[in-house]
Amino acid sequence: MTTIRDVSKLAGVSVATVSRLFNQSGYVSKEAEAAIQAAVAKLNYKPNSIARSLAGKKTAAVALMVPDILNPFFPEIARAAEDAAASQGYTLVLCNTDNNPDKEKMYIEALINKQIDGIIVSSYTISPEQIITLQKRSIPIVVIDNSFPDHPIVTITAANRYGGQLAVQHLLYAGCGKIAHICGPSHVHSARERTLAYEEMCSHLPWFTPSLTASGHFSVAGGYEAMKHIFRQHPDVDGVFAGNDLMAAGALKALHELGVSIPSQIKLIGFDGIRMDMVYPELSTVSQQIYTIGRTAMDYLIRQINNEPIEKRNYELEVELLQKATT
Amino acid sequence: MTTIRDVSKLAGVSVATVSRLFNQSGYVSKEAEAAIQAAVAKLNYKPNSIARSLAGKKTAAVALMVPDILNPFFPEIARAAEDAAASQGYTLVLCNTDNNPDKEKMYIEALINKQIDGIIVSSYTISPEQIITLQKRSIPIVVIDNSFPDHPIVTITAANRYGGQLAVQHLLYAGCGKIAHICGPSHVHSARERTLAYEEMCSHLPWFTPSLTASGHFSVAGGYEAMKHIFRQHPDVDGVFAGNDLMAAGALKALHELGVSIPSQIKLIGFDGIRMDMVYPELSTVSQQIYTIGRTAMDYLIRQINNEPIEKRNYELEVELLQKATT
DNA sequence: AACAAGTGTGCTAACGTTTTCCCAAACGTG
DNA sequence: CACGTTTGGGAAAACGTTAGCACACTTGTT
Repeated sequence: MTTIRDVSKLAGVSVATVSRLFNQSGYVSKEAEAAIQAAVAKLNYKPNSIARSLAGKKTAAVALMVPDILNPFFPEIARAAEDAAASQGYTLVLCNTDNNPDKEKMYIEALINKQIDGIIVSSYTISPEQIITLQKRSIPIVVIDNSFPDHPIVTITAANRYGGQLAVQHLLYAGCGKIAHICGPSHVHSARERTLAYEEMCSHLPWFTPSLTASGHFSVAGGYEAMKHIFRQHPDVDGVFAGNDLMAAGALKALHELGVSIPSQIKLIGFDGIRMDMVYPELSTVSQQIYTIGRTAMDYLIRQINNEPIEKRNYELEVELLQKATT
Repeated sequence: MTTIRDVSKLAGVSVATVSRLFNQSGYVSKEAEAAIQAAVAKLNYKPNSIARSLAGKKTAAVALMVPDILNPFFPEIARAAEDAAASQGYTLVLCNTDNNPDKEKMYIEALINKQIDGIIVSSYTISPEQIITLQKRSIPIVVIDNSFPDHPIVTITAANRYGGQLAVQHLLYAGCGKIAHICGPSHVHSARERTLAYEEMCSHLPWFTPSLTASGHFSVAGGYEAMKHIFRQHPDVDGVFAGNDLMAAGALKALHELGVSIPSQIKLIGFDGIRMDMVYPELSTVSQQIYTIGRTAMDYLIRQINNEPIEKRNYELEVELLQKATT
């Protein structure tokens, strides 16, 4: 391995000068620069990042903590985060927490003593206090898909409330006269918001009743069960708003099995806009530009790392109604 | 930050002794151990992994290079790899290459000078020579979903050939009399193997003709187009073997649109066994236990890192016919 | 009694950078 | 010309570990 010392010798300057050149810090004369460049090229020198991390304090590595990369929402986040990270010379460490607080703590400990430069967290179990503690240890954090309005924490979310309204409105405009809702886990911020939107829009309507809502746990199987459950009690529903696309796909499957024709008898809309081109008919959904969330999160994380000022705390990204074949 | 020196002072021993205790190397007396443990507990000391990496030569980090984490095959690999890595104290770095050789090289350079301990590679563009070069730089590699029988490279693949035979056989047993094939990219090893299996099994049958095969590029959209293309020329096909599940899903969508009833008129089978519970009817497939591939790859990678002997070079994992609703 | 092997510990030189401090020209400027 | 100031660059101390070497003390064996 060729070191900075080799370069300095060959170039006839001190290691300090070489270091200054690489870090654009301090003065380096044209001649010295040329000599160093030549030596670097000749020796194919690459600064060792481990040593650099030890001496400086930056590892050029950031982490992405997600509950489970198998949930199709997260690969898209990961892809975006990795693209953004790589483009700025950062390396992305992936952590699956399964929403298990113990695992989360383990990972956080491990990341801290690897001196990670920053963390993007998606977690439904982590507390704002935990995050603040981390920030006090001066490690930048960005939270996605969750919101802590009362704490000094940078969060990136979609306009879940507004999106929910959009979805329900779309069903109403399409002429639905009895709309069911398959909701996500109530401890999940985004799920809660979407459900609140549904209730806001529908609770005053004559047909509204709590049994039109069932929980689908944000999963295909859950959506499937919830749909069957709802249909058993309300065979006359003609619209369904699912809190995410996975549940919508599950519901679609259930409706297929029940022999319900879509969208003529029942209209169905999901939420998220995950890549689901494999289902037929294609799902209408409220798309939240997942990629943008991931990229934005990484951008703000790196800004924090660089001590650049950040204007706001809670970034809410736009959502968009995507009408496909199920409405 | 509390360092090993603080501990050594508090415990009244030298830093060497503390280091030895933490690394289980060399001798440490019971008394010294107790004193150190106490000091560690009191100071909440955690060894700094950066310094450790610089002094030792291990970073306890491994990388997973995949073409695109958005392809549902890879999150499952990533999940498995990360689980296995975490369980052994390793951290997982994720790299998306888009099968772009330049990106691959960039990442490899970056990983090398971060002194990554090992790399799991899934790439259809990387050459065995490149890998050998890396190994010569003494960085352990495991290749998944690709095979280099003539080179000293550890590879993990599924029994693609056998699986293809299984799929075709299944269709034949089910009474299919004219079987089409949607193939993947010919430069992809696993795709090629599956196609060869189809040809092996069918080329001698009376109905066989090259136009029964169309390329679907391993994507949903590709499978969709290929299916339509094939059906236009051969409305009398009654069986379709798709080279992966994504293409099978695309084909299913096309057949839906064409008004073909499944499985009565046409039977359809995919390959991979990715989580696709959202499609209806559920796809029959040849499952390759993706999670196991990922876990196995990480296991062998870590074995190489630890200089443990490895028996073979090319590990071929079993596949399994999963009959669902499309056959 | 002598010697080898095993046990326990400390010193200190790496590991490859960055960064602080200091020194020396060269360069305006009044 | 005496002076601050800018420009350029070297020496060496961090950064927090690991590991090789040296030394000392026990044991056990002949």
